Parts: sequence; C-alpha cells; structure tokens
Amino acid sequence: MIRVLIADDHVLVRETLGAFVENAGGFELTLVEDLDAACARMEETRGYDLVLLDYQMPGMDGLAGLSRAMEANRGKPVAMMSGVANRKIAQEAMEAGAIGFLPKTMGANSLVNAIRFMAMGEQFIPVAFMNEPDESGIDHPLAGKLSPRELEVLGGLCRGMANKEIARELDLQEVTIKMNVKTLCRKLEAKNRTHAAMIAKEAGLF
Amino acid sequence: MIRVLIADDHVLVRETLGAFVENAGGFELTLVEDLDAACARMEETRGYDLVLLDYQMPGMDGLAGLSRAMEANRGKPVAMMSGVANRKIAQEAMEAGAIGFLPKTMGANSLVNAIRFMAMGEQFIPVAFMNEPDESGIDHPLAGKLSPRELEVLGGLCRGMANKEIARELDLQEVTIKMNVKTLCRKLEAKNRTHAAMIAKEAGLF
DNA sequence: GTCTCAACTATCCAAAAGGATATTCCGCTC
DNA sequence: GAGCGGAATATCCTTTTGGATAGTTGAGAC
Repeated sequence: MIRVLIADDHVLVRETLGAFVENAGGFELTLVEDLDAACARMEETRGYDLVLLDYQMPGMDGLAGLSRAMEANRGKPVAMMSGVANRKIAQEAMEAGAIGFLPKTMGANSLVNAIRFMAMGEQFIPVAFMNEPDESGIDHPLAGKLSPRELEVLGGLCRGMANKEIARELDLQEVTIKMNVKTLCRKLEAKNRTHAAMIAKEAGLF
Repeated sequence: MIRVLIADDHVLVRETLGAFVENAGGFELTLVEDLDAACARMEETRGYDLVLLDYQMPGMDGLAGLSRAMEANRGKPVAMMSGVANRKIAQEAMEAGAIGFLPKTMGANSLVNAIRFMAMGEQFIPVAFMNEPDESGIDHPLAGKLSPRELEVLGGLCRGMANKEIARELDLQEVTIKMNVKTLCRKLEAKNRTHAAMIAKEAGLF
C-alpha cells in the first residue's frame, strides 16, 4: 500500500481526486484541507510516501509552504499541483526540491500513474506542460513597445551588422539607423547596441 | 491487458526488461530484435498499445526508423529508449512524434510506470534526464578554443560593457581588452563585438 | 643560459558608434 | 490651411571600436 496525503482547500477537487485514486487501488489515502493540517498529519504518522500540495491553499505562501511540508515529511516526496500555475512556477518548485508538479488539467488516469511514479521517488512533470508556450513570452514586453522599423533594425543588430549595412538593407541613410539604434537602446534600457542585441536575444525575439 | 512491443538488439536488455515488465503484471509483451521484425509484428496485430524502440538497433537509421514505426503502429504510441542518447536526441525524437524517451539508466520500477503512462497516451520523459547538463554544451566547440581571459572578456561583451569597463573590472589596460576582443572575433568568426556576443549567447555560454 | 610562446602593454590611425540639434517631408487632426 | 507628431535626414562633434605594428614580461622547453 502506498500512503498518500492530499492537501487541497477545494472540497470538490479533494473528493473527486480522492475517489479516483482510491478506486485505482493500492493506495492508502488521507485528505486534508490546508497546510497546517497536512503538516500535523505528517508529524503524527512520521511521513507519507507522497504528499500532494495545492499551490494556492491556506498556509502555502508560495513555495515557502513547500519547504515546510518537505521538512514535516522527513525528506520523503512532496509534490505540488495547481490549476493555474505556469511553467516558471513549476520549475521553481522543482528547484526548491519538489518531487513533481501536476497541473490539474491532467487526465485522472495519468494522474494515478504520476502518483505511483513520484511515490517511488522519481521526479515527474508532464511533458506537455513543460513544452507549452511560455506565457510570459507571448506578449513580449518588448515587441509591443517597438515600431516595425525598430524591430527590423534590432534584427540587424542581432546579426552583428554595422549601421551602414543595415541602412543598405533597409534602403535608408546611415544616420537614420543611428537614430533607431539610439531609441532602441533607450526603450530597451540598454547601454549600447551590443547590450540591446543581448536583451533581444534573451527575450527570445530572434 | 496492455499490449507492449519491445524492440532491442541486445538479448540481455530485451530479456531483463521483458522479465521485469512481465513480472509487474497487466502487460502482454512481445519482444523482437530489430526494426523490421517490430514493423512486421505491428502490421500483423494492427498496432500495439505501446511500442518501445532502441535508438540504435538494426534498421533504425536514427529517427527515420521512428517514423516508420509510427506509421506501422497506426498512430498508436511509439517511444524511444537509449543507453547513450543525450537530451538533444530526446527532444528531436519528441518533435518527430515519439510519445516518450527512456534512458536505460532508469530504474526498472520507474520504467514500468513510464510504460503504463505512455500506453495511455501521455507523453513521458524523465525529469532528471531533461535537467541533466546538456552534453553538447560541456565541450562547447567554442569554450575549448578560448583562453580563460578571453572567456571573461566575452562575458563582459555579453553584458554590454565597453572595453574600458571590462578593463577596470579585470584590472587590465583598455588596449589589452581590445586585443582580446579582436582575437575573440577571429576565433568565433564574428564580424564585431556584437556578433561575438550573439554567437556566445546562441551557444548558451552566458 | 637561450628560445619560444603567450599574455599584456604601448602608440598611432581610421572607421564606426554614439549623441546633440535642426530641417524636411508626410499624414493626421482640428 | 494651420498646427502637430513621427519618421527620415543633414551637420557637427566626441567617444568607442577595430586594426596594425612593436615592445615588454614571465613561464616553460630545450
């Protein structure tokens, strides 16, 4: 029997999740509704084979709650789950020592397998979740602020072109490119063209 | 019963893997030793719930064999496994449509779970595998060619610093930095400092 | 010891980049 | 049509880069 503790403040989630896992067989389940209760149960029982924490739940306070739970569970696997969290949060959770991260969009059957997986000490994150387009990048905080022309020039910078070359390519005068570069640097808060190019690259613009 | 086909040219791997999966229960296993045999079995049986292919096996020819197997299995899950492949290959395999990628370093128990997972159509790659340092980056075709000093200077470039600033930081003369930049550009085949910085960034050096 | 090589330094020069200001041209609004 | 703002241009100037050539130093090879 795999001993699992699930902590989620939504009754609905807790119950349906619990029912599904129970039904799959081989699990001894405990359900609680906040972090305090979860830690208390861990202390009592000297740790579960796997603890599943909702990312946003009374007492969690982001990843601080994760650390608390990991301590209470005596180093045995603790995973996070969330209906809204994005890839970035998942990665931070893993770096903080979580054994896995489950988006609630996951199919219930897959979820049972994931639980088995993590209970035996294997890290787990759904591949689809890791590959989904990074939301923070969709509305590039940069691209919106730059004119089309400036984007073209920035593209030239990223290819290591000189102002003169960019000017030829865009059929403009060199001075104009200089201007563009200057405003680019201002908008991107870059010290110079090289810095601007790096910022663009960092943001994944090119 | 989950119907699984495992194709690997090493008898040892095939047998131990097979024994382990068989032992876990719930699987109907078929073992073959090359891609041709695998495809033949898929055609005969109208597809397995999951097909596991060794990355280097007679008939595979890299990822070409994967495509062939996916077709033969009528769109049902096909995964790759390998004892030597790195992250890059794994990603390519996933992009080519593999349902998962298993390094042979994986624990046998985890492996059984992974098979269950993939058989129900969920993508799977071990997190530890994805997070391991990218081998292609260890011996950066670049890093090896550059002296430690040049790497420091390149770091400065990537932060958009002027020669003078880098010189102050490294406690050298500006002319020296100029030299370093010049040789950097030569070694990286860059047109100028901006280009050099972009190449470094592209290679993941900073 | 001498030789060699790499890293650093020194001067000098030309080109590119960066910055300031003013002008023209165009499309827009009022 | 007057007024306005953005994009492109022109002129002028300073700083930074890029490049060539040559001299110094220190470590290691012979």
